[in-house]
Amino acid sequence: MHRQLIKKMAKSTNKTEQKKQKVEKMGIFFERSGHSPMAARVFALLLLSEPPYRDFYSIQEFLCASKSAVSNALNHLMREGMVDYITFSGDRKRYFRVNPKGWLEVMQEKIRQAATFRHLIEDVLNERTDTKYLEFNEELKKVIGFLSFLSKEMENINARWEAMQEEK
Amino acid sequence: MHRQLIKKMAKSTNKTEQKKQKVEKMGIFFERSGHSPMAARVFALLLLSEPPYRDFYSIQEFLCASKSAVSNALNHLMREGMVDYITFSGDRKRYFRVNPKGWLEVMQEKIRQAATFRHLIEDVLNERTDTKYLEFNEELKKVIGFLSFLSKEMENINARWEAMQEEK
DNA sequence: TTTTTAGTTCTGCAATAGGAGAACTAAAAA
DNA sequence: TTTTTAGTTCTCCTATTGCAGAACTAAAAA
Repeated sequence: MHRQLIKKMAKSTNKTEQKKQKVEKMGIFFERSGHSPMAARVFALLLLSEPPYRDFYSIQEFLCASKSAVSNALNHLMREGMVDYITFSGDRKRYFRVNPKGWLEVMQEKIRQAATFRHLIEDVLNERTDTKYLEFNEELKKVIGFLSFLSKEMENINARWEAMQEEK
Repeated sequence: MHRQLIKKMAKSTNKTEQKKQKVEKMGIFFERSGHSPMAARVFALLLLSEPPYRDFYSIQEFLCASKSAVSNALNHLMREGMVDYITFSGDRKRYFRVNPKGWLEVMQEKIRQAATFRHLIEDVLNERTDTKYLEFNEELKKVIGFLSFLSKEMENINARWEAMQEEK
């Protein structure tokens, strides 16, 4: 397997080699948001591709990966909404690409998700009604307060953003 | 090992048993934010404890876990800032507790972290200057725009929140 | 109808993460 | 000084995750 890699590397042009390094580096960045190494690399590759879409085999070849790994990675990214695909008439292939809007929504959703800790803390407070340690409860209430605020802000953040763009 | 568990469960009172179930349920919730099962359970337990702090052995016993697992979980949570401990004079034990302020900061930091995708996308755009697919670049610029906005909002969100609390 | 294409799904292995238990350490107590 | 306490660190094992390769499938092409 190492030898295979060497072999393929030898075939790569210098330019592709540079791109591979960028993909790997950027891939590691995406891994930190919880994606598998392969999903992270696929996403990075699509971001850096010209044209900004690629067919299945081209992804597989570029990343020196198995079909199953690529298939699972793409399906994972599509389920999340970060990737989708386009087709061309007379061509049965799918051309996968980053869906920037979907990606943004995924990020927004994660922030909204954070705000749902509020409900968990509310449950905690319900369990702590008889406490002798009121200060702890008060601190938790502050956290709830902040998360409610965040929640409200996130609700209309798109509206506010668009408003700000127009007044510019 | 299963038998051990049964044995300990038999010893538990009905009330503790209920609490254990709550801790497990809440623990699974915390696992979703990337913590190990044990760290997630420790955090949940501390949230539900009366008093809201516990010594090492009490945590270990409640969770039927090994010392190493508890030690690693606590240190992990303390490094993140979600947990700290207090001490009492004439008592060498540490009493571990949730640090609500630290927890809030961790959540805020995660949101700020999301906004740093902006820099990554800027790098992508620098690689894509010669593209024939300007629309894709434009969409990426929109994502950057939003993340910059988010970034700015997060910078002063604490100030805004406090302001809002006072005017109430 | 048979063959090819564009993937998907299944099976099994390899890497990684998480936790148990024991050995260890530093400070306090006896 | 020796012993106990309150954890930490190390070694090993187990569970989970991620991926390769092969078998499979559905639709298109020949």
